[in-house]
Amino acid sequence: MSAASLDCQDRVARLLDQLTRLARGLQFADGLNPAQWDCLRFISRANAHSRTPGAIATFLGTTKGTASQTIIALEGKGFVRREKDPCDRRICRLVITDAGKTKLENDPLRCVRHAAERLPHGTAEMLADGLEQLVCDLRIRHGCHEFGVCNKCGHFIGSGDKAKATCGLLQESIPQTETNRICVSFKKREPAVELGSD
Amino acid sequence: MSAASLDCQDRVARLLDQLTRLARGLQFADGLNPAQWDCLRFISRANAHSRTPGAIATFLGTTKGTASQTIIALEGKGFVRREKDPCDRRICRLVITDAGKTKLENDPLRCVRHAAERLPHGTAEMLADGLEQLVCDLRIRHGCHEFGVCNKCGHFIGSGDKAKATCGLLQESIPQTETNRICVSFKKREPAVELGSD
DNA sequence: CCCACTAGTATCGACTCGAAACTATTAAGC
DNA sequence: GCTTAATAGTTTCGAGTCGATACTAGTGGG
Repeated sequence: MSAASLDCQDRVARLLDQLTRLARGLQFADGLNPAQWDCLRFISRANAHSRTPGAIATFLGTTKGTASQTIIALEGKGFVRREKDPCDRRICRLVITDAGKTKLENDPLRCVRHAAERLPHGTAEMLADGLEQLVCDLRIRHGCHEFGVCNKCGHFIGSGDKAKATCGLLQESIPQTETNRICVSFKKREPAVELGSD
Repeated sequence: MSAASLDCQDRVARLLDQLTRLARGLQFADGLNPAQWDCLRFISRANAHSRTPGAIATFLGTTKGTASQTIIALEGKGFVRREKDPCDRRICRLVITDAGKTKLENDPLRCVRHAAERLPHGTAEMLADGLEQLVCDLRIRHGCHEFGVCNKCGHFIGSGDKAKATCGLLQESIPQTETNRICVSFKKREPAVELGSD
């Protein structure tokens, strides 16, 4: 409410503005552009169900047409490969090539992580908490979907046997290598309620 | 160093990634795109010396050609006007029109500020401090210039009489309305040193 | 078998992006 | 004063984003 506190909220907004510009600038690197880096990065972190053009469009907040174009560009540069799904031939699975994996090792956004590592002890925690609140607030107010990994998802059915995880939505078992990957169908897990009033 | 602390640095990086995407998405609004909003926003905050195509390119980290194109788009939409400098006819001064001012009142990034205002007491301060360190680190490592306002600039020569501020670089007096505006020629003010060893 | 639905692609026009070539205009050297 | 260099902007190019719209192909229900 005070002038000083108003000032600091302004600082947050302007620093984020700077950071956004900085991060964007960094991503015009190595022959790719920000959209292509975003796409490549997502494919590398997504579960099998989400490594498709449609899922990429949903995650990146764009349209299927745009996503398709970006994929074509990445394919042309040899960083991504298309594979038809044998079960449902409408679906196109995206696979990162070896060249793509090598490329990702030089992800220009890696330096943001390194900068976070150089922050003093405790600062990174506070920063992460503050950012989380900010992101959460913005997401709610702008109706943006939240994405998360399988093993924290409301559809995840885990058993004592770690090797036998299942997705309640797709009715499919989830390989252990996939449980820690991002899914476009992520649903926030409800806190266990005993007395629900529908 | 621990796994937990590694996790939180990862959180910072990913939250910033999300925030960047969110902010970018918000800026495809109202008939403008992110580059155009950035440009309009900068012109409204820059001092007279910096309201030129070249300065915009420097500040936004792009080329003069690209900045020129963005200005043409804004001019076509009636938010910006060009004026030839009478002293140096190479220079083109940019002026925001009334329509441009109205437009800026609905700046989509305003909501980031509002989100910051809704943070609990103290969180915004910590967030701003953490972000500042991060931005500073990234700027140094990537050779990006820092921009600031006249009255905090190393070239600023203020006197007891507030109305008589001067810019040591341009050898020009600075009107009072301009002292709080961004300048592309900003130079970090050296802490007063008495015994300098050159 | 038809029809609705879904996944993805193709095409359009407006625009960004960097790079490079270009036009004015000013300043500096002789 | 005249040439030359530097500066401020613009133009043009090709690749690519972006949303919108129309399209193809495969799936599944009635």
